[in-house]
Amino acid sequence: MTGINRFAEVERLLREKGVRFTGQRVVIVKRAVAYLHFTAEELVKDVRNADSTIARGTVYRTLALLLEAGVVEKHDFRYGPPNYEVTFGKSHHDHLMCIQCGEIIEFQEPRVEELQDEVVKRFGYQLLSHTHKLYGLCRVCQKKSPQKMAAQSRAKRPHLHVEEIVV
Amino acid sequence: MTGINRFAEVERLLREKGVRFTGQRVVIVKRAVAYLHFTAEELVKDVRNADSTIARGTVYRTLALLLEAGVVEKHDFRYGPPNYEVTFGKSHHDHLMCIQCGEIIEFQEPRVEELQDEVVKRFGYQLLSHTHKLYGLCRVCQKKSPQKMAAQSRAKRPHLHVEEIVV
DNA sequence: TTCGCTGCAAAGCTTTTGCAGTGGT
DNA sequence: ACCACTGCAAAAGCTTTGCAGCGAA
Repeated sequence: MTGINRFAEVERLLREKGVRFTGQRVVIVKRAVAYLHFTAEELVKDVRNADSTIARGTVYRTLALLLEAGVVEKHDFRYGPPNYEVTFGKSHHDHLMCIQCGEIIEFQEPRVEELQDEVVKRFGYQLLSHTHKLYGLCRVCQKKSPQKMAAQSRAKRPHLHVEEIVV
Repeated sequence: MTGINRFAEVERLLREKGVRFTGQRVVIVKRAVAYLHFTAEELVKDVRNADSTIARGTVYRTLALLLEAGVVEKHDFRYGPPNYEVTFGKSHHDHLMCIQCGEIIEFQEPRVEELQDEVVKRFGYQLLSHTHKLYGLCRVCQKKSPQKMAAQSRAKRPHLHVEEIVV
């Protein structure tokens, strides 16, 4: 699904919910759907870069709205602040992250889901949701020397994963 | 493993690392190993309850030390602040959490671990660690009425899971 | 016209840190 | 006697919120 189509569908979904589609929300949602994964502050920066009059609080409030509407999901990867992902229109998947370069890969493994069901049954639970995150080194980062890796791990957060920017 | 034994072993491990074993650290480690799962602020409160002269910063610094030494692990459950667990001397396990009462169950499922290995191989990754968290309702909370659940979910954090308090 | 939404700015919550002094080894 | 560690308190980082005014429907 492209960023443009996704925006249109999210807009429709929100309007159906009776949410007002303000100018600020147009900008915020458009920027959000352009990313695969982003943090709240990254979105704030990006949005304010597009329109500096939009307040930080508005971005956070819109993010909460999208979360509530099931358009985005919040992920706590082990490194750095929480990550958001536009999951609307995407099928379920879990994540594999390179702890060096920050690359995030989405994977599906139905056999794990089956085993989960078995586990919760074992304890009499009713399963509502789950997270399954694998951390490791991607092909490229495995080849880096330990020194280089130490230097890089001291550096700031991994790069973003942008699909396309549509504003 | 009892809290007492665990404390002794953690002390030995830290001394081997050349870390100074101050009076504050004795208190902090003893309180920490008495818990199954705890948040940083819960530990602060508990520690300062035992000795009100110990500063908040010292607790956080000791927690970082224990994390570094591999004595505790940090878990980001989806609800509330990060959770710490003393995993030293315990075999690997993942977690199942009741989102109503906060009960945390540790489970092991080797077949999932096997599938993980398969997944990372698929993408050419080297697996370093993982988290697998299941969220749902425990037997007790499944029986509660939706109204009751709504009321409870508005309330504060789940209760703690204390094994024993040894100070 | 209504009232949901926004900007602003302050506060809240958790965690980190600089510094001068203390205490383990 | 060293210097790692501590208390204190301020700051930092992220997120939320109260309020008065604005603007989408």
